[in-house]
Amino acid sequence: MRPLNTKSKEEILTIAIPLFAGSGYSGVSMRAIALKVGVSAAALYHHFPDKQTLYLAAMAQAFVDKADSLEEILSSRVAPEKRLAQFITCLCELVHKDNDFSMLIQREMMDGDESRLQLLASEVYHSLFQGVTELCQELDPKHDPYLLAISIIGSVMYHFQTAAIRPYLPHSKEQHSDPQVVARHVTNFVLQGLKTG
Amino acid sequence: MRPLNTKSKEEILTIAIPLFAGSGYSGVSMRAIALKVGVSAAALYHHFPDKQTLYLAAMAQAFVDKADSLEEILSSRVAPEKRLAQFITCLCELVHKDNDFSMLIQREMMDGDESRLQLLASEVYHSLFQGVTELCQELDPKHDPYLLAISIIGSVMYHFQTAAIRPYLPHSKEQHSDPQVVARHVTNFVLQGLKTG
DNA sequence: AATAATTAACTTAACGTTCGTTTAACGTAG
DNA sequence: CTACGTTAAACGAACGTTAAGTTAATTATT
Repeated sequence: MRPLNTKSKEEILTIAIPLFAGSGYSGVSMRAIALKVGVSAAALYHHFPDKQTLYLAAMAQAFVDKADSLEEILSSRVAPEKRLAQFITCLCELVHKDNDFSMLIQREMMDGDESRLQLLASEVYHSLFQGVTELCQELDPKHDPYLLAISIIGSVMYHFQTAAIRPYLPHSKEQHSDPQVVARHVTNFVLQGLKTG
Repeated sequence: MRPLNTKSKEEILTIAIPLFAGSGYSGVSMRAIALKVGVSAAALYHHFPDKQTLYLAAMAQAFVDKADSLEEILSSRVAPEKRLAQFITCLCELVHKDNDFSMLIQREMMDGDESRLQLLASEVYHSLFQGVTELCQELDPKHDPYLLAISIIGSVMYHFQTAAIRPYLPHSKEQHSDPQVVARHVTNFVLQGLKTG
């Protein structure tokens, strides 16, 4: 059925994902993808009708199932404080391990049109966000759950968004790139704020 | 001295900035810039030797003096809690008003090479970050000042980074795009955390 | 079981377009 | 006249994409 040298759609997308994550849609040419895959550029058109379709398929594959471990934590029945700590730790490890994932999310939020934002929302954010807002309401019903959820997620994500510029900032140390160190700090920060217990 | 149709370097950069902010370096062609400016593409090469130089000049102009109002607040002598509230409010208004600014920062942190990250750090982050870390140490010396500063800035920035996807998220309301609403929430969040003091 | 037809996955070559950039010529202000 | 800011035109390279032909595996036919 399939010759040994044949590349499947999934293989192509798996190779395209880090390329798009690193250079964005217009920064990656069909020829560049083909080169990495090890086929001619024309071969890509056997699997995808055009570049946009290939890109959208790559996004769909990059996003699918990524938030599963987070949702599992959010739907567990442990105490809210502990659930929050587990969520933050898991999110830290996810974005630290899979840098492409967070880069793609960032690029999509900047460049995505309406339909692409809807894909991102339904595939990544929606169920995750639902869980976080529910957790927020358990933790402190006085806060606006939307605003609180964004603040919490943002205070995690920004540590990894700024990773590239960290070497040039004052007070930065090597340990600040350790997801466990970040997780411990953010958990503490979110739960206690600056109120010195 | 200067013919009426002549465009100065600054005028070109002022027009190029929102283009680069919206589509990134590889998403904006010299011809697209020239069209918006109202000159031929060749004319741009009278002012800048190549696209990269034009881009770097645009970044330098986009970043210069942006953080001034923030630094002013950070170096004032009001009480730390009040200074934090003013800083957060000012940052919210800055990134809300000048969307190009935060988009460019985001893109530079993702795409910038070493020298561009250094420009970003020295022109935008460094003095600002120094002020925030000092404020953090006044507020709560027990926290790591670097981690705390990133968490605070991130919990502000993420509200505006996620603005495009907000309509597709649960619990979102129109008021969540109001920088004053965000500022009030984040200030409260940072100072009190989730301890329902 | 051997052979013919079909199909999927690929190739090379080329299409027209757009890219960054260069060149040469032109007008205008000092 | 000179210097500056511009223009139209063109350069080669790279872009997304298409067309036609090749190979190898599957299916159908005898």
